[in-house]
Amino acid sequence: MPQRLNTPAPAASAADEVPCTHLDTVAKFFRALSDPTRLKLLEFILRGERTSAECVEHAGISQPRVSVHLSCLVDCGYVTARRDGKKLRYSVGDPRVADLVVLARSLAADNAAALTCCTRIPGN
Amino acid sequence: MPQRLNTPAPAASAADEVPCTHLDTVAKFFRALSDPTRLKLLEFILRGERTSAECVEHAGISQPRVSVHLSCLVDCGYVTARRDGKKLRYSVGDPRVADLVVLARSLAADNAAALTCCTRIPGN
DNA sequence: TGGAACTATTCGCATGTCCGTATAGTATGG
DNA sequence: CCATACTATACGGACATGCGAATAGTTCCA
Repeated sequence: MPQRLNTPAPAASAADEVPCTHLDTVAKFFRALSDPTRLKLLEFILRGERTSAECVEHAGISQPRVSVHLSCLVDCGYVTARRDGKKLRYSVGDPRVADLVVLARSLAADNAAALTCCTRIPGN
Repeated sequence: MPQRLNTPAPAASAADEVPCTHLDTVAKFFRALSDPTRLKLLEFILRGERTSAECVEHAGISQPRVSVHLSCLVDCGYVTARRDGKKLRYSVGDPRVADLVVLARSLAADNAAALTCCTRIPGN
């Protein structure tokens, strides 16, 4: 099982209705977007279905790194992968993902100055 | 200037209408929520205005660490601080913050199983 | 003004995270 | 089935990040 395709979550049936996910899970979810490379890839895929090769070219880093990042995005539920011939094509199925990014961009834009110039903050 | 209060962003007037914030800025914005401690603090403050002492007790870590985390959340625009006598009180002013957290929780809940059980993902 | 309460900074350390290179594993199509 | 194209894993190094403890700095009120 080299790549998690559209697997409907291994054993989530028992916890489907849980409204309050564990803190660490949500934090990990956010962590996926906290890296500029992954965010760049997600926004790229958000604008249309992409092959791995396109992602590699767009990200500007090595193929193995892109592979890891894409697997990460897939596992976190941001994107899905489907096989098309020899290639894998990545896309964003859930519209909430776009909402999340738009919302974050909106908030970040309003605090861009404070965000960019403050040291002592992670990711500086 | 020990603590950034409700300063309306140092020099953002020229870039207010920019719709597309730099990738690194948005990534840094997400990074603020990628740490379980900060996320815990934010959700705590989201449920009502809190003093630093309350945050320290709730987070269960040292006061200096909480101070840094709160400063981080303030700088990122998630929370605002106001002085009340000797204490600082933290609250969430922007309703979009709650929207963001709710949206993330919703998405994370739907992928909780994949998120929690996958190694090789940051924050594991 | 002075002292107490509150908040922020510095330091050293342990761990986490990203990268490229090299390599291994899979799926497809002939 | 085999060769090729594509994708994923392993490894080691460089840097980032979170922590506690100790300390410095502020703010308020007597």
